[in-house]
Amino acid sequence: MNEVVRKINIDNRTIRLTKPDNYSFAECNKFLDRGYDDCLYTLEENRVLKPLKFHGKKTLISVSDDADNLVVEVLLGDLRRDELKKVGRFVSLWFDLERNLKPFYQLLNQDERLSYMVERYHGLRLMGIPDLFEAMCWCVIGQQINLSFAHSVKRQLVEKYGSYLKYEGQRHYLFPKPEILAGLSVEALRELQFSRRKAEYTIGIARQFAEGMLSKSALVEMENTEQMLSTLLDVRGVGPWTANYVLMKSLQRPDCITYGDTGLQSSLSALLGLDRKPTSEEVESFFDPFSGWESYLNIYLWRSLH
DNA sequence: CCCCAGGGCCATA
DNA sequence: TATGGCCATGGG
Repeated sequence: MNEVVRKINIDNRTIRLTKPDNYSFAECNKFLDRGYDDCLYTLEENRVLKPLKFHGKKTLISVSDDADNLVVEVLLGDLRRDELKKVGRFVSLWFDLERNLKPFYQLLNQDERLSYMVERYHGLRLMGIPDLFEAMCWCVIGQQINLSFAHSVKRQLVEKYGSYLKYEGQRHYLFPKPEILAGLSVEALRELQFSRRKAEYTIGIARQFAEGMLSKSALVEMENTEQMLSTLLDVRGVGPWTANYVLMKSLQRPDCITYGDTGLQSSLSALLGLDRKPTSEEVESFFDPFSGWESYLNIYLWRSLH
C-alpha cells in the first residue's frame, strides 16, 4: 500500500500532492485542532507549520490545500530535489494519503449504527506520528492521564531536551533525539512531572533506540502486525494499548485496536447501549466485520466522541 | 473532596 | 493466571 508514492509536483520550494478521493483537509485539520496544546506543530488560519529533520538537515514546512492538491511549502532550509521528495513522502504519511477509503466506507454503510459516519466525518484520515520514537514516548506520557496534562508534560520534555528552528520570531520544536533522553536520570524526568515509572519506561525506550535494538526500519521489515506487536510488547512500559496505538499511528498498520482505551470503550458503550465498559469479547465481536480496517474504525469511533 | 483521565507494572495469593 | 494497588496531576 505504501509502496506507491503519490504523484507529486515539485516546483522550487513548493510540493503539490494530488488529493485522493474521499479526502477532507478540513476534517484532518479538525483532528489537529482539538483544543490541546501540541508543541510539535503550529496551526494557523489555513495551514499547519511543522519542523522536520532529514539526516541532520532541519527544515520547516507549511501544509495547506487548494482545490486539487495538498500544497507543501518549504519555509526554511535549502533542500535538494531528492530531499523535497522526502518532504512530500513525509506529508503523504502524516495525512495517510495513500489509502483508498472506499472499502471502509462500504463496511460502515453496512452497519446502521455507523453509516452516519460516512457523511459526517467524510474524508477523515488517520493522522500519523511518523517518528516511531516520538510515538512511543507520547504513548508512555499519555498513559492513564488526561490529555491536557499529557500535552503539558510533552511540552516540558520537548522544550527542555528538543531542538528548534526559529521562524518569524517563533520557535518550532523537534522531538528530542533518543541519544539525549537515553542519558537522563529518572530524577531529571520527574522534574518534568513524569511519574517514576514513566521516567523509567521513557529512558529505557530511548536506550533501545540509541543502541539500535529498536527501530522503525526493523519493524517495517516484519511480515505482519502480529510479529510487530510481539516485538513491541517485549519493551518495558509497552502494553496492548501502546503497541496497537503505535502500529496504527506510526506504521499505518490497518488492523489495530487500542484495547483498554477509555475513549474507545465509552464510544462502544454508547453504541451498544451498555451502562458499563464493554468486555474484550464485545470489543472483538464489534470489530469483527471490519477485518483489515480496525484501525480506521478505531479512529472514527474516537471522532464520534466529540 | 471525590472521581477519573487515550495503561501498565508489580506484589500477592 | 488473576486481581488489586499504585502512580502524577488537572479537570469535572
